[in-house]
Amino acid sequence: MKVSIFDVARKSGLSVVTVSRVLNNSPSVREKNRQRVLNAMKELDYHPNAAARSLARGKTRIVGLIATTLQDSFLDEVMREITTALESHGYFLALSVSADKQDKNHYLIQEERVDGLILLSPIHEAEYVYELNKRNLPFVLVDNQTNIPSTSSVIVENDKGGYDATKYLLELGHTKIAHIRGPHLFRSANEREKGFLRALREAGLEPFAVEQGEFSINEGYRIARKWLDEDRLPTAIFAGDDYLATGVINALLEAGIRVPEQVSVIGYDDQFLAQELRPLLTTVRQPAQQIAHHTVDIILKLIQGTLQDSVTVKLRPELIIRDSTQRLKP
Amino acid sequence: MKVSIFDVARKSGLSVVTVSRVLNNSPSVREKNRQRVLNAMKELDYHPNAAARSLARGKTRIVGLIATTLQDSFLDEVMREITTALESHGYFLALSVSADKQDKNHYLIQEERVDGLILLSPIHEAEYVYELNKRNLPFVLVDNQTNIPSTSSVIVENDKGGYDATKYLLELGHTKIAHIRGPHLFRSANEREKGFLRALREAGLEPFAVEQGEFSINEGYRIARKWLDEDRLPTAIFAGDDYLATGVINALLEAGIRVPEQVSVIGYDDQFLAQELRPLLTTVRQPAQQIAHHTVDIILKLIQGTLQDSVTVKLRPELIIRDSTQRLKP
DNA sequence: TTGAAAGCGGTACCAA
DNA sequence: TTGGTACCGCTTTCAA
Repeated sequence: MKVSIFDVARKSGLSVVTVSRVLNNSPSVREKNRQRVLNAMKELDYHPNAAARSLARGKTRIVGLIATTLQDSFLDEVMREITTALESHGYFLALSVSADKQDKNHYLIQEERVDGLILLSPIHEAEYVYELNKRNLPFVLVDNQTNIPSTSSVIVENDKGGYDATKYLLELGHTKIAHIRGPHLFRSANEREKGFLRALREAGLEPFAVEQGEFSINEGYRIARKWLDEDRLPTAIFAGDDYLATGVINALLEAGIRVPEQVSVIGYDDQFLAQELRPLLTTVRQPAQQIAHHTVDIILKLIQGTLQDSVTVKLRPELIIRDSTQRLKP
Repeated sequence: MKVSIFDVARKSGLSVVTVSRVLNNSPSVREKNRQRVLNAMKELDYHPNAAARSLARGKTRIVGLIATTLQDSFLDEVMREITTALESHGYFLALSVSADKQDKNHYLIQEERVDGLILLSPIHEAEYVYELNKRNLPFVLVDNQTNIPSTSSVIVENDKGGYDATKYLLELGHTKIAHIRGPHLFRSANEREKGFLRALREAGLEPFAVEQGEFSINEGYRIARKWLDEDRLPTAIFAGDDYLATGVINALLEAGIRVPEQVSVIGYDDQFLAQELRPLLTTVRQPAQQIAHHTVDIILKLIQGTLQDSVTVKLRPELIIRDSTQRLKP
């Protein structure tokens, strides 16, 4: 039933070593013999055994990716790009979407199942970092919360995103601008707020308000509702992410306030919702492709030992202007 | 650097066989020796090598799950439940979210990396089925499109969902009810429509309209916009999924039509949006937990050879009543 | 209850 | 360019 490299060797009249060479595209195989082997493989419907290869090589050629969710267009896109990039280098992605299990005993880490690990938007990365260093397992943090010394990471300049978004609202003539920031737990939330404040400061303005809430539609709704109840609205709102922005708009429209005519709203992340719900959302987009590209580059170098020091790549977000913002009417 | 089972054997003064037994919880190890081994493992920070175990056992203890997307609360939930259920049986989930690559050469299938495979909401499952049968690899289809003979699957009674949703609208007094169905490619779309039509027929009514569109907010928006432009609205709409429903509501509200006061809308799937965007959406929920439970049950039995014939499990959806529907005002 | 030895299916070093 | 052979780390007989 099972066909191994020995069967191929016998069938082709060559040795297992030669078959192995063909398998690994070694150049030192006479073309004629290569064909003989290839034919034998086809006839026998031979498929190499991953476990055996891993054991013999001491490498799995698998890179793990741990995320807490993929219910997020941004993370989903990053993940897909990473998958593609890795495959083009002969590696595979072992994806793990484990809820909150910030498990130091994650199965990908255990039992040497992967050659390296990517932590995508981790929450408590410090706990992992300790274990990974101890295990001597190469890893890269992507969109992480904390700066950890001598650890490679790929991040996006969130303060720039916050700054650009706010700057844009200012250019539209707004002066009563509010911000809804995400939880303090997230570096991104802190940095976006920082960018927001900086832009206002440069314009000599005070924020209309800075509220805080989880990254969710419900929270955005709640906060906008609060403003509505107080009968005290800004003319523009920079929301910490698209879900908050969506909740805000939902509450405003429900209350009969027109967006963007009466209030402009900017989100962050360019989730799929931003391009589907009306009014289409002005937002800040993170460069998923570039993130994936740099991440794979780093992890492979780390695995191959080509990279000595740790690297941190910072990428810039991009403002995407759609229909939820407009010039302030005098 | 690397510590193997031999090191543990030496350190504990016992043989590798005994260490292996401890590793596999074999009962035939004197408790005292078990402790000796356990201590040695701890002191050496020993971790068994997955590749070696797989090779020796001829099994990987890994089950693969192939999905085309997890950007869907329903699929996401199913995936998480499956992960948990498998782990409780000592198996791990290898997750692959590969876009459209309906790859018969999927890396999980190649090289005997998994003991079994779960295809979650596959589109062109037939192509996989052939290859998997040929490879003699156990697999289960979940929420699949096509009935394939002697193939195990877990599905939800979509016609019942469509029937229940429509029945509910009828009970609310509606008679001008429209349906927006998903693409013909999806069995779920066809079945939901069937349920819709059956309920109407029983009530002696004709559908107000049946439109078709992709499962997306934009399509729902487009179709509702069309009705608005024709100035011809139903009093109730059963949308093929929550995204379509969201698009419909978005268009109606934008046009100043109140939901549910003027038009009732029902969705399908109970996506996270259904519980966040106002009006909160009345929808039909699929039993993710049960799906996961049965799926894992089947795949494990298949792997263990306990299951002879193929099984098909059919589960029932549940109507969730929220704020987007209301009794027709006379 | 314990252990010696033979694989599991490949890769890699060294000779030829 | 080719092949013999010794592993890779663990499990599984089979005896003791």
